[in-house]
Amino acid sequence: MNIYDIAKLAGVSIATVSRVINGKENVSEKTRRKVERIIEEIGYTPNVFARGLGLGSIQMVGVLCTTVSDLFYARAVATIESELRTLGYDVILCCTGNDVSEKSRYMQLLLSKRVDAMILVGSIFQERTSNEHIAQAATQVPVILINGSLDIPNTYCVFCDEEGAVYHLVRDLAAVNRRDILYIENTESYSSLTKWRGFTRGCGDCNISHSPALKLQVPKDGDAVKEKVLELIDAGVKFNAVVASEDLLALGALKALQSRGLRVPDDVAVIGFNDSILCKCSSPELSSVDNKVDDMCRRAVAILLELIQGRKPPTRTVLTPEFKRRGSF
Amino acid sequence: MNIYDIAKLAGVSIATVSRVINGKENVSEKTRRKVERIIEEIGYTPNVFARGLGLGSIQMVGVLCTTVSDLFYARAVATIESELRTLGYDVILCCTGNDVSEKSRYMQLLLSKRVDAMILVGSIFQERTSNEHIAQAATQVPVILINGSLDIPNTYCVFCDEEGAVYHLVRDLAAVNRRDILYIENTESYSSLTKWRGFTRGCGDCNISHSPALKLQVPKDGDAVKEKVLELIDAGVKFNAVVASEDLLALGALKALQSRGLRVPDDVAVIGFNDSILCKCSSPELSSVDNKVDDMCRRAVAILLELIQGRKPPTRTVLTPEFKRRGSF
DNA sequence: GGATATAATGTAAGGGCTTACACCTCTCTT
DNA sequence: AAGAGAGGTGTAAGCCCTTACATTATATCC
Repeated sequence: MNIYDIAKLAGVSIATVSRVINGKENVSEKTRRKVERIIEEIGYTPNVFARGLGLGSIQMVGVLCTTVSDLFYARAVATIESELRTLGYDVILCCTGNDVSEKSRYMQLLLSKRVDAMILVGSIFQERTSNEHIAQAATQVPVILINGSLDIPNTYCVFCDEEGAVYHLVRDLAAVNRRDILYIENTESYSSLTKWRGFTRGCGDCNISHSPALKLQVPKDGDAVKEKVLELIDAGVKFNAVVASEDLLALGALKALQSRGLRVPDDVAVIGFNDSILCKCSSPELSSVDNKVDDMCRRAVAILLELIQGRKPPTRTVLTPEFKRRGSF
Repeated sequence: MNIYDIAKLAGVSIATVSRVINGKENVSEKTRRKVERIIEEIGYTPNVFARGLGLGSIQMVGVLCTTVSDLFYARAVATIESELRTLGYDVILCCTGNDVSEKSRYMQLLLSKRVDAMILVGSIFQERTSNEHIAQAATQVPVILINGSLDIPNTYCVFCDEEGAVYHLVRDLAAVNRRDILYIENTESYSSLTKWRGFTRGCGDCNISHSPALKLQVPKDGDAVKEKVLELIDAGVKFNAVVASEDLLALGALKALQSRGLRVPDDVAVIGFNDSILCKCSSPELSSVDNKVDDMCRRAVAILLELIQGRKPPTRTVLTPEFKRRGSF
């Protein structure tokens, strides 16, 4: 069942049918209705391939992230999907996992599917070795990176000033004399770098000489963190604040502290990152830095829209994170 | 840059280039290598549309769910994506939200994109009013429903015996004299029905006359649940166990209990559903029913594979859930 | 009423691939 | 040495649309 069949049944030419389908001008009301009725009756759906061939676009955007089973990415993908949907775009989801080498393969795949754009979510994409693949992809379609920064032509990035957020966190902690800060970061996340930079800068400005013993690098696993923090406590390492690069890690630390009878926030303040739903699961609830996932995603899609409309959106968009004060600090 | 360009550069015909691209027989090793080198050099990617036009398939599967920002769906989508990826399929993600009427629109959309199959995640899809749309879609491509059951031709479903799980939960609780069970369910979830059936059956078999006051229907929101449970406690309603249709709800109840000085599990046992990462966030950690998301998804994709290979997989696959005992019961 | 502007419709040329079929070039057989 | 068979390659039709351009119908004006 193709456009010729419809044309024949309606007694018009395929051009007219095509016009009706695409809501173009220059079709009489009468003809339009007739064609529409027949399409409805037959249950005809235009073939995307033929359409794509003609138009060169299939109204799809590739969204890459490491995994949607992570809260942060899940929320990002959800927002992106819904925003793109309103623009009439479908989302092709690509979860690359942590394997850097896979990324280029996925991008190639998306390119071959002729997506209209690619949205990369997560700092993993700013990691060096994949830059050339991104650059190559960017020559063909717009590439937008969320939560990371990149300096490649035809590439746009939207991120949040995490460095500043952590910097201020340190200052705020120091201001109330919490100067022994345990810093916990996720070994698998490249965005930890930015945060760490903010941390050391904060320490510098506050004359805190941060001991290497107070930097913990762990995989993203609540139990693993708990273990490590317990070890630390039991080894007699003292600290009165914890800053973690992700809520899950902060939560692990919180549990470790509580299981050793330390009070949060009285004895130790605990601060997480991402302002995820996990924050509300503990008691006290977890204070966390809201890095504005939804805003970032909306901005990203807005940029996409501007590009589609042929305008020139800014290459970098920096958002300001917001500290969400709850019970743990 | 198309197949003709490659053909010209390689000094062969387009048919040969096509053969090389598709790994067909009857190409001399020498020619193959030459063409491959040129493709590599140029960075040529075949146009999917043209290809799809010829083949009728684009190696994509539509995945529908309400939202990936929900832990359960996120995990499901993650697993489906990765499984499909290994089969060489891309995932088009469609998040319908809770709006039932939207579902048919999305399915139509997917159909028009010529997906090779559709995977529906969540019991919302077994809701009556959309049955006809599913039936219509199923005439064109295989439809697989995860975590729900459906009786429509060309439709396959994979779900978990939630009714049985809740039934056994009630029996287990009754066996240790926890007979005053607060049942909390999500108003937005259709799968609550199945669970409730298990619950009442369990009550019946254990001679528990369950008071309507002990059934709470709430939206999916930890704070809202907490409020409701607090009201209940403050109103003097007594119970020594809580069964919730989702972990998040159980967690809300747990917090309410603890904030009123009730001990978990000593005074009140709390049991959640889905065995999500939330279970490990509270203390005590939340006991929960693992409804085997990953297994369901893997099965679903396996069914898809069988269908592709022209075999006849079973129409219904029922998995057995597993109670994950932690600190709250 | 006839010229002219405008709206409605049709024709045909792509767009880039797959593949059936035709063709050519060997090698091997007898 | 001629014929058969196989392997390698090319030609061209077909997949189903979109759209520039050509054509025809209708409306408008003096």
